[in-house]
Amino acid sequence: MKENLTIGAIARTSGVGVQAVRYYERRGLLLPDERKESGYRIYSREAVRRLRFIKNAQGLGFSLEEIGRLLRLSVGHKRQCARVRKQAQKRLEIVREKIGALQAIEKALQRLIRTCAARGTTWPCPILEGLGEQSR
Amino acid sequence: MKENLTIGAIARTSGVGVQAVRYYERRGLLLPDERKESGYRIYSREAVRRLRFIKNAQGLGFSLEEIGRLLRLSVGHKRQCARVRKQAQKRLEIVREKIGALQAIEKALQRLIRTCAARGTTWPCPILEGLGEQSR
DNA sequence: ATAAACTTTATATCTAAGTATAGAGTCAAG
DNA sequence: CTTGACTCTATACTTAGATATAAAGTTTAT
Repeated sequence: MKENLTIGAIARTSGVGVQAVRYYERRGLLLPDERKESGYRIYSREAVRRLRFIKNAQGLGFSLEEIGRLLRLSVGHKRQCARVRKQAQKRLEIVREKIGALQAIEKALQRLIRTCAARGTTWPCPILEGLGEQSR
Repeated sequence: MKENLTIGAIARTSGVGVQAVRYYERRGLLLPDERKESGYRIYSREAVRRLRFIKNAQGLGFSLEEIGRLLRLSVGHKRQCARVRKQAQKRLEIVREKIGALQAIEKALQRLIRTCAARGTTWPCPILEGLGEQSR
């Protein structure tokens, strides 16, 4: 039983849209293994793994651009682990920065809401007033 | 000395682009107080405050859509503090969710990097392997 | 054999928050 | 009075990651 993984098949098993798979191909991330005479794309199970790689990496916040770089690092006969780790570390730093920024926002919102609650439902609304302030 | 705040003036003092100010106007967030016969927009200092409001709220993660809603809540003679607080609380929850999601990503990246470091610069690269796994 | 389901390419559209450009008019200084 | 800086409108373009649509061809099931 020769496997005939069409684009619809790998899309379904990976939970992405058919259009998205073609889009990844245009971005150079996922080439079909073969084309039938009809032009239909045929994929191997390795391609499914690759597609999963793309989705997992996306889930970790990697952009398709970065994912492309990771995939290109992985194809040479010499797998360049150090560079991959560097990428992952860079991504980790960015994630940590984002967390920090969001925590600052969290604090600012908490402060606004606390002020509002302390005053009760009065006028003028301290949230709106506070947001109109000159920021330092 | 009558103030003639042109679009360039309020843009400069608020640190936004002239185009952006016009864009906010199209979005219904910031109308000029007046138009000269020439069609030039003229703003009051109140408009500068409003523009600061927009930028501050953006800094807290509010979208222009949400900011528009906040501004509309603030214009009625009866300022609806409760609704504003509700919006801010909703925003706070979203921020907290984002923080949680990013912390999960942080952990996953840390794990990948740890595995990689433990193995040294070997083959196959555990980060790339890990990213190709079926996720649960 | 035919209908349903699938695939092909190419092109357009979406979101968000703007930025860029063109062509024309206006304002202030020297 | 001219130059340069500014403004006007309208339209197009940007990023990122897709999704939607059209018009045509293919495969599979009955």
